[in-house]
Amino acid sequence: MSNKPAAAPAKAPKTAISPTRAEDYPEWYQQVIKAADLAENSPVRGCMVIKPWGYSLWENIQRTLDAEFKATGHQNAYFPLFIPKSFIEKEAQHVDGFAKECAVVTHSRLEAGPDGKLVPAGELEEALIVRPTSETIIGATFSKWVQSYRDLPLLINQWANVVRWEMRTRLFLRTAEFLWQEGHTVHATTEEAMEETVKMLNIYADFAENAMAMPVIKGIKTASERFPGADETFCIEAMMQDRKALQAGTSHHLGQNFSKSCDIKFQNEQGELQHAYTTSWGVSTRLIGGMIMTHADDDGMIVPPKLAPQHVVILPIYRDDAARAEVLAYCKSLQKELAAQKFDGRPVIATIDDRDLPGGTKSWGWIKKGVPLRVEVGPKDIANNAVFVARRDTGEKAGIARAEFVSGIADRLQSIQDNLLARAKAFREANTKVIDTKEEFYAFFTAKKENEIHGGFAMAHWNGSPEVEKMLKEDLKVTIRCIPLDGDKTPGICPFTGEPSKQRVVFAKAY
RNA sequence: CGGGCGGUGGCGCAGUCUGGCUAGCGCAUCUGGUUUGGGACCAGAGGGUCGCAGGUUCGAAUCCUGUCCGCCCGACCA
Repeated sequence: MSNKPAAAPAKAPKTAISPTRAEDYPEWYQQVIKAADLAENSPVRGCMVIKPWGYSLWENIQRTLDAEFKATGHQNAYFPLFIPKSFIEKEAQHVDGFAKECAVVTHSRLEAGPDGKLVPAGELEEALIVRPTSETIIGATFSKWVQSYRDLPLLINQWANVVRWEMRTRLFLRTAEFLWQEGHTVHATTEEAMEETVKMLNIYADFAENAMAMPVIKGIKTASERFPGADETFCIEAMMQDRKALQAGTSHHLGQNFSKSCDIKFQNEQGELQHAYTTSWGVSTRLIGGMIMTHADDDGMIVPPKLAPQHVVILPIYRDDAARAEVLAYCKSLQKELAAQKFDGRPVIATIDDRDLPGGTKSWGWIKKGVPLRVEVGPKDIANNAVFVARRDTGEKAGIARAEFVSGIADRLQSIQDNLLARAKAFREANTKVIDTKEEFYAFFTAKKENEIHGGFAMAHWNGSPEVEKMLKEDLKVTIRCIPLDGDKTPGICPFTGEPSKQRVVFAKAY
């Protein structure tokens, strides 16, 4: 027996996910992942198993972004998982940033010990680091690829896994091993490198808003939040439903830091040898965590249609074998008609769930997984040449003429996509506050009750000093998420010091 | 990495303090039947050696030591 109140109804609880977001947000997040069958913990500390439903979300993220990368002239390549320790040591700030969380390979084989257990043997001359990011190994390779200004720009991306030995992990948001893409480019001038950095930031922002329906703020990181080894770090920041910020993607202008440490030089048109300018940019499986925390509700996941592994699930309803044959035939022809329609450039994917399970069980299963549309088809619908459609995002249910449903499927999916974005935007606006005094700022970020969801994005002035950042982090666990690129750039007064401020910046608690 | 809590069939838990009958319960699973338009009902069945290793004991899920994994807090998090 649990200690929880036994008031739970004998049948279904009010919400498919327990606890609800309001009751216990972190626990809700984990329950959604479990209920939607997205991922689970593995026997390896901090590492997750991404299950088919979760992995197909990643595949759709990959497919969409990869097309964008190719369309902007990038090519995919693949570099080693292992990085010689000496490579990491080359860039001083880079070492500082990553040394503490590197997994290190020191031996090359296992031998049976006296007790029969395997022990590492064959110590390596030089230890290998499992890549936490690939600037150094790719930089070493680029130094050979780049000789002349004619070799530039060099625009490469790799889809890979990386390992960062984090002390505390959470499925999708921070795992020891995660999947990502890392773009690495080389340019002749700092201006070109900056143009690339911003271009990729914009691709990420567009992707977040258009495909994920997750509104983001584009901005620049302060020096203290910058990527180790970067001259400038750009980011997109999204607000989760607990009002905390999630850094959803980064794009770095690396200046000549890595070209110098990795010796990436080229001869310019004047015949002079000079160091190139590099960039790097990435997004990871963390985006799936962002998708969950942006859209999911107390009944489980809600998948934005553009990234949905399937758009529609068709649920046949029948009592006997005779009806079964008729209903299934109707479902199959409906599925075929839907497949002939296109949404976002892809054929509409509808599956038929003909498992021998009670209707409610099946329905709830798909609700928890977050399929955008559920369609119930029974003898009554067939008689009316109709379908009974339920929207996951709004919960709306209605009988619709079959032809109308089929021909309007793209519009209907787009309407869900639009609604999710609008809803997320409205939530962010409702929890973003312009703040001009220290008192109000501290009140904003202080919970009135324990575990209460509070705070949000505070748009406040800042004198530019790391001391203020440090104070707010220590006092409130609040950090500057970014100096926004768009919006209000009016100078003002820093509420913490009374000193001048160039513009308002985004303060929030962060993941 | 420090502090706290936890690990018992697929999932959620009871049992552990006060060692001792064949380790229970709910859900899920399987079979048969009745059902079926939002998480069905009845009957029956299968499945665990209690995270792992060692120790104490006539006897260990229960006590001790170590260790692994998870959750929360802290530090850390490009």
